[in-house]
Amino acid sequence: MIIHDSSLRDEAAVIEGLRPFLDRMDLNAEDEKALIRAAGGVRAFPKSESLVKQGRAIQELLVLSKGIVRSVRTLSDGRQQIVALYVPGDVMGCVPPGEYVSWTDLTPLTSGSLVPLRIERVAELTRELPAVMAGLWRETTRQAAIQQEWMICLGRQKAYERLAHFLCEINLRFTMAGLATAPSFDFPMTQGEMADALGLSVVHVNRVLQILRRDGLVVLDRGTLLIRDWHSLARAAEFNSGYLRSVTSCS
Amino acid sequence: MIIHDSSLRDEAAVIEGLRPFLDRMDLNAEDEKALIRAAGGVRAFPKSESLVKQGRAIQELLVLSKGIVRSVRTLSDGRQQIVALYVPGDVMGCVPPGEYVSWTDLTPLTSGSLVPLRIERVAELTRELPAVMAGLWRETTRQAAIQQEWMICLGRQKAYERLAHFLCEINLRFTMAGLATAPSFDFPMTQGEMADALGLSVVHVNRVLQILRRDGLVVLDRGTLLIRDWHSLARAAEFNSGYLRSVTSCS
DNA sequence: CGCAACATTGAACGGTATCAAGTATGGTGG
DNA sequence: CCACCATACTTGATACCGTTCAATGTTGCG
Repeated sequence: MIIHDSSLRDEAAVIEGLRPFLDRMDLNAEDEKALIRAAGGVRAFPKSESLVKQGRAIQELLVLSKGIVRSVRTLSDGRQQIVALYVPGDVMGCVPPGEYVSWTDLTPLTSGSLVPLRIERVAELTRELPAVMAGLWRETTRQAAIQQEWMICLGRQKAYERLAHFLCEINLRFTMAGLATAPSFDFPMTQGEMADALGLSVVHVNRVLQILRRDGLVVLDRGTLLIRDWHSLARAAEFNSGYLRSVTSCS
Repeated sequence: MIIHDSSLRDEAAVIEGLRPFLDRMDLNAEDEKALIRAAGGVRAFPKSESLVKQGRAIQELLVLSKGIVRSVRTLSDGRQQIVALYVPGDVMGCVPPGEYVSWTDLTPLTSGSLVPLRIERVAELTRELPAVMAGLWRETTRQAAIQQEWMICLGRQKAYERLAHFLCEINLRFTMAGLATAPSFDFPMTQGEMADALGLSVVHVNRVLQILRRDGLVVLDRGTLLIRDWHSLARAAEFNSGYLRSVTSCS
């Protein structure tokens, strides 16, 4: 009885944890159930410990269900570059089943929880259910599109534009993930972490943030981000949200 | 008779054009044939005209069979960032069938040829042949891994390291594509184009190339690249080739 | 309360950009 | 075959964006 109860609870938690991810996958009820069965429970993680280490083989697909996680590469002299930010619903490092090694660390920005999908189970599913494979492939593509936008940002935009762009993207992605419902919302990233995402120094991030505030575009204060003038922000960043729309949600 | 002959020649050309791509896809003979049937012939292109324009919907998957192509984003004030380089065997902008818009231009660095796969035919194939979808998904992943490496380069490496890293990657990818068989090989990129890939100015690329030469690492002269000291080059770039290995070729 | 992490500020430095020539190089038409 | 032109490469001078170093202020938390 107790076992039965607990497994029921577990199932419900898994479904709840996977919800934003499943919505994005756009599956029929049956495929969705199969995917849920592949889940290995809900795993909570603290802010302090890294989920995957640079150089490790990937054994499972990690679906983020709560919290915010970064994917970061550390160079030999300590320089760091954040190459991705994950919000609930994202698959952290979405790759096809096979022999993969992660070339980045996966470290939380906040505590949270995730739902692991064992790679062998995913392999079965993708072999048998085309819709599941298609969904995961789209997810890979979505993240690649975001990366591409970051590349342009890092390569050719100035600090001011970069920060503006970054905050635009954060605002939209947080909104889509249900983390931001008003122009003002919780944003748990330090200036140092932003610096590592934007390829800037902490000091400069601080200064540019002040200029953005002085210009009346955004206010970032003690973990709360307030978008004062979305339009100007997007213009400054030359931000076009198209790349964030997934295939399914467009059309 | 003539029609028959010409269609035969065509088929052979398509197969030849797709060869490096097919090898990477790792399919059985039957799936391979199906994929070949989805091809819409071989299309030659000159150096001058862009293959896909920024903002255009994607109607076909373009498999590069000869030449070198860049994927580039142009900002409103003319700044450009190259976000990808394609060599023969690469699918240029590998996305799952669906409503996609390209956010970059696809422009050749050299004349060449490609084999288009109509998106509806690809949709059928991927629905019916899991191995085809898996192969394409892996291709997307491969390119995303390369992009990620470029991001780190752009965000946290100095000009010297960036160029070193870029040349390392070029050397390996050209070798894998059969474009480089010796330490010295044809490299048809101007310093201006490299600048756009690396997020630097032409002038600075020029200077850093001279320093690389003075240090005895590489010589780039009139379209010929000579790797003099691979080991030092890779060390300077903190280059780890792992990200270029596809799943299948590793193991 | 006191510590640790984060944010802010100033000064000086440095890597890269920009501007402005000038020099190959290669292709083209006469 | 040469004059010409366009493109790419090279070089120097100068300016600026962003870094680094160093110090101080602030906040939250055990």
